[in-house]
Amino acid sequence: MIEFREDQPRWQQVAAVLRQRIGDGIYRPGSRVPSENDLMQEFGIARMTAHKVMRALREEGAIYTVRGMGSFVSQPSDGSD
Amino acid sequence: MIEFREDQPRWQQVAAVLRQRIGDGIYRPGSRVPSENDLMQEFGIARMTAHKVMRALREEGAIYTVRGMGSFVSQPSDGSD
DNA sequence: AGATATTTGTTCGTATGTATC
DNA sequence: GGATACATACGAACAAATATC
Repeated sequence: MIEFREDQPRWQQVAAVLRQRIGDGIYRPGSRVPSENDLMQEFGIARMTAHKVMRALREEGAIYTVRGMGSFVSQPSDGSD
Repeated sequence: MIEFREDQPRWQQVAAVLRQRIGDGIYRPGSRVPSENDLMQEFGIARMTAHKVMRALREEGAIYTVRGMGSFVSQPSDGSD
């Protein structure tokens, strides 16, 4: 369990952790990232907070989401077009 | 987007707008009124402010609320009993 | 076809903290 | 101190999509 700082919202801190894991390749392109339920368990946060985390990552293009399925790491765009 | 006056709280001004719409039949009895999230978007207010709006309308009997569903325009009472 | 479980989407209820007036 | 207003956070409930059995 991580210890949350008080100088930043929890949802931002969790988002930063997931962003790091994606960058490190722990979560690979196309593979599923933890569900909101998983995040609740791992970080001890409420579901709406987990939802906010995923929405942030989705809006910055790091993941995409399919209802009923989960969220997945986006394919990296290499800008070759 | 409406422009808020400074002589009255925002939640009262938004409540007045919704009250007007109900009176005008834009929101009809039994039909759903905008969610708190909708009000956040339309009026550019915080969720707690939107919640305060709905509570005011609920307390005056203009609407009723079901958790997880939303709020609905009350059925008019014609006093025929 | 139906039931069940999982997962995300959305809704309201509530509490706390901060800042401003 | 109180009212207003914002953001954050947790809780609870309903809904829809997906997959499996």
